[in-house]
Amino acid sequence: MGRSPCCSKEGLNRGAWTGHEDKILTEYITVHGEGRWRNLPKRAGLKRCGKSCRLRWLNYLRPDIKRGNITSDEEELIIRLHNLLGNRWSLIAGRLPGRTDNEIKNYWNTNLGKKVKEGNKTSTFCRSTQNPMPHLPNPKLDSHLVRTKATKCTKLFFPHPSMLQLPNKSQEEEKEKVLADAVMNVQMELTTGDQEKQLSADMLTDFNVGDICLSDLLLDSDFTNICNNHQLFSPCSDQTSASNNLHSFISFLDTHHNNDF
DNA sequence: AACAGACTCAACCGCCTGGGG
DNA sequence: CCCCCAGGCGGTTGAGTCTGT
Repeated sequence: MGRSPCCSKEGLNRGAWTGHEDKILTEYITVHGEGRWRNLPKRAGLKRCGKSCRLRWLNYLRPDIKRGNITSDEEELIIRLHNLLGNRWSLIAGRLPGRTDNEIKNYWNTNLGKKVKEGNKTSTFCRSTQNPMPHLPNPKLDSHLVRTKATKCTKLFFPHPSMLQLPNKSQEEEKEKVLADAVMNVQMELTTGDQEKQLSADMLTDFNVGDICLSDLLLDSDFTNICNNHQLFSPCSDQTSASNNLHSFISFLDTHHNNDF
């Protein structure tokens, strides 16, 4: 019945790690490096399960772990990322250097979860005030479906610049429209080729980034070319303005599509 | 000072995924 | 394909600590 345990639990230590065990594990990994967790305890002389060793190292012993309280900046970032990614703690932790997924998960469960719940009641918490944009209806993304798994994407759709030259529209209105279209047309990992065919070739910008996650694309990629090629924001001459634009875009996603990514 | 309840967070559990054979 | 294994992940647990009475 059920899955067999990752290792024999007989004769193994459980519960809190002692300083001695920490020292053995740290020294072993310093010399031999991470990986091969299952065999590590035996080779290092630890009476622990391999998984336990891995967890202890990743969440506590790693030299780059940041100790201390979560700052307000980090807190805001966590909230925004959670808004975009849901309970994808490892992804969120990847954006917070020195923080672990376990730490962020605990912090969320004990602090932010409640805060956000309270905030939602008043509709003011975790909403960008710097980039207020009116809600644009979107049947595809306005559902209340909460994704619990990351969805990979290989393509992100932006309208061709020529589409921007519509008469009788202010620049701001147009910018909103373009942003809305961009969000609406994020092409989630397509399981059938049919949906993909619906897109006209000249309307599709393939970032050629492979199977990176939407979050990675939004947060990591060089946004400069995207901004300049697609006229979504003010022209970028450097990474700083591109970064500002990227944050605007994230704010936009955050504002319009709470929990839908 | 003593107790109970609330809170925190390290550790564990079991499932999922991807790679190799 | 299928199976196995290692590693990774999110949810849950429970011991220790804090706080209020």
